[in-house]
Amino acid sequence: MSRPPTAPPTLEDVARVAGVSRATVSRVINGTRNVDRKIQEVVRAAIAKTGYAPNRAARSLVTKRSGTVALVVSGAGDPGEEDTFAARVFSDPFFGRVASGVLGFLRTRGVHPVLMVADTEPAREDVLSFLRQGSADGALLVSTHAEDPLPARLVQAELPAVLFARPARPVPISYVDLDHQAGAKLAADHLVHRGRKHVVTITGPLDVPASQDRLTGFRDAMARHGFPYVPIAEGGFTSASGEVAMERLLAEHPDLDGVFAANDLMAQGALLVLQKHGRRIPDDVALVGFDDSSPALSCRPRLTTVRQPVEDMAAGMSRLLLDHVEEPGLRPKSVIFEPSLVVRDSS
Amino acid sequence: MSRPPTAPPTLEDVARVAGVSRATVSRVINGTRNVDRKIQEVVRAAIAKTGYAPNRAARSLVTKRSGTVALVVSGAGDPGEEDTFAARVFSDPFFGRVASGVLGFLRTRGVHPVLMVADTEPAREDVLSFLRQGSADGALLVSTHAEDPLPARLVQAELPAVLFARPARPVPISYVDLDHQAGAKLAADHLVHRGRKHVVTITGPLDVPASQDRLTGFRDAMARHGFPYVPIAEGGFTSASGEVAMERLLAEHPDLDGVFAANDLMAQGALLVLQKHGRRIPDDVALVGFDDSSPALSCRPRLTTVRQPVEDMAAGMSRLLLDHVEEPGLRPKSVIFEPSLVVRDSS
DNA sequence: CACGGCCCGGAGAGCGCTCTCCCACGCGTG
DNA sequence: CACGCGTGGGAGAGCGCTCTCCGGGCCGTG
Repeated sequence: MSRPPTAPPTLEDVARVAGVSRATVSRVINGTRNVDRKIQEVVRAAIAKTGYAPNRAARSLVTKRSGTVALVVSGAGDPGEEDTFAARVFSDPFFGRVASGVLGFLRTRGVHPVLMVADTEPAREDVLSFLRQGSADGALLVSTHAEDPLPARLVQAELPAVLFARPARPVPISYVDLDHQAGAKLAADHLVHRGRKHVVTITGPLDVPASQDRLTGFRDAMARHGFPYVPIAEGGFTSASGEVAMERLLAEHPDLDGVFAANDLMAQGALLVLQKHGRRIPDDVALVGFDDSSPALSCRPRLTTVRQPVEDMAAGMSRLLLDHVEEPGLRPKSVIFEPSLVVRDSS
Repeated sequence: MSRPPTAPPTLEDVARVAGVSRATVSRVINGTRNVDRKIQEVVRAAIAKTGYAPNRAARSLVTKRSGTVALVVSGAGDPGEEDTFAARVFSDPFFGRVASGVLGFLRTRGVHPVLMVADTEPAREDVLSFLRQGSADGALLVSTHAEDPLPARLVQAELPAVLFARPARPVPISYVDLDHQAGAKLAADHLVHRGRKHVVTITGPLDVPASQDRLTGFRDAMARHGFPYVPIAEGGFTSASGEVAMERLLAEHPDLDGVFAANDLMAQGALLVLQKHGRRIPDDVALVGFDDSSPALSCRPRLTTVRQPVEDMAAGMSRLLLDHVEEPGLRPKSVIFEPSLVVRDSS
């Protein structure tokens, strides 16, 4: 009567319809305690009749849980170009796989991810205050550059957070990662096995741990095969940077017959350059990428590549975060995933 | 004293430190009413000193606003393959551009998007109850298939929602869209202008309005140029479907010299097939795509394509939604964006 | 038959905010 | 000097939940 008919039903309304107390309805909904069979049914009927949906704000106010986590993509915004960073990262199929893995796991736990970008200082502040406000219970952080200050600040604020990939500088924080060295070894073994004698590699940005690991893993494996020297060119994980790197390597080492690119996007760029120079793939030059992302399939020939189980890793990251949310004192953990080689047509 | 030191500071704490009432602190934070200069400063100092961050749950409980919206990707989950849909859509660069545009606009308004996938009935229920619970103030809906029941249900539940693209069956709901016919006309004019006489087109799924519009726009424009008949093959907006379609068209019309593909992914597939058959692009066959997404640039030759201002459209969609959130009674509106032709090397 | 324990429902406090209402004060006006 | 009015701060209700505490009924045991 005092409540306008447009207002959504509350627990109180359901209780009145069911003829029980608010507490009982709450217990039925949350399964907190035993409730008599019959009363349960009456309550459920009342819920259905009223079309009741529990108010999340009210619930989190008392439980101190929001049921959401922040999915943060952090990186350096090119100063002056406002939205470039977000555009770049979201169109990277790699991020899509992360999102998909995160969502796949969280949905089984009734938790929802809030998308955030932390490319500028205000944006980082926004992430921090979002968490401090209790709008999200924790953060999943996908960082794209080495000097990201966010992990340290999250730790300092004692906010639950998990990283995708080991931080560049040591921070006591949980993360999931790939055994990059093992992945690079897979690529090296494969190229040698294919009889390649003049192998080069295009690395990722060398301030990123993953790039370093892939490089050292590759070099070590090649050395073990009797190739102590592997020419390198540093790229930036983009297709264009792969092209530049390939051009340079080709100029300096015209007799190369094998290329390991530290991701598929760069491999794709390298492929274009090699073909432009008349090299046949895989006959003249064998090419191996890394990630097994969609460019690997849309290339011709399709790319042999080191598969990173990104979806599984993202799911693992999510699980780790929820553990931390549930048990605040938990020590940082890391989970390392194993790569595998997907042999296609480029090698 | 009764409050453990780990608990975050509340308005009450700030008020005590500042020596004013809770109401005054609230007024300073929200700028609701005039507050004496000096008191404002005292309050701000107290906020800084305590490290106070307003609790969102408490605030939304009374304001009935969550400050978040749902960014929903809806489509048909292939039954049996649980996570395939999410994986597919998130690795589509198109979605990345949408996300980027949405985020770019929302961040200026202090609103955060929650990522949701509605590919199954339980998932759709989840979206609906998420909104009914007040966890999000409205929904941004990117629908990938024609028979999506979600728009109608959102309207029925009187929940604020805006679609990306006109719904397949008429529903009184706001949306942003592209003038697809104009875009297709751009492509047709261009191909004719390049002197092509035997032009074919690869369409998108024909139950989707966008595909229909691109097809009719293309046909109309070609007819106006004196080509009443344009052979077509229906694709599914994927690279692989573009390959299949191109193979068929090539078999049926070996003399074709121009192709309009209804998106870049299919154009990319078509390109591969054309090259496999020894056709030179653009000399033998001119190829035009649609979207101007990243595949358009990673192809060789790079694709001439109809540019869709996806980021702007996504921003417009977000603005429309916030309008609806602020003014519940608002009538559905639509905003149509203009495409442009980006001429590159494939035509 | 008395009593302790268990099971299950109700009452009510309180989570951290916003916002309405009230009141004190200072000023201008008749 | 009485009064009205505007300005700005305080008190307190209440948003919709959860959860602790209490109490009544029913059992088993000595």
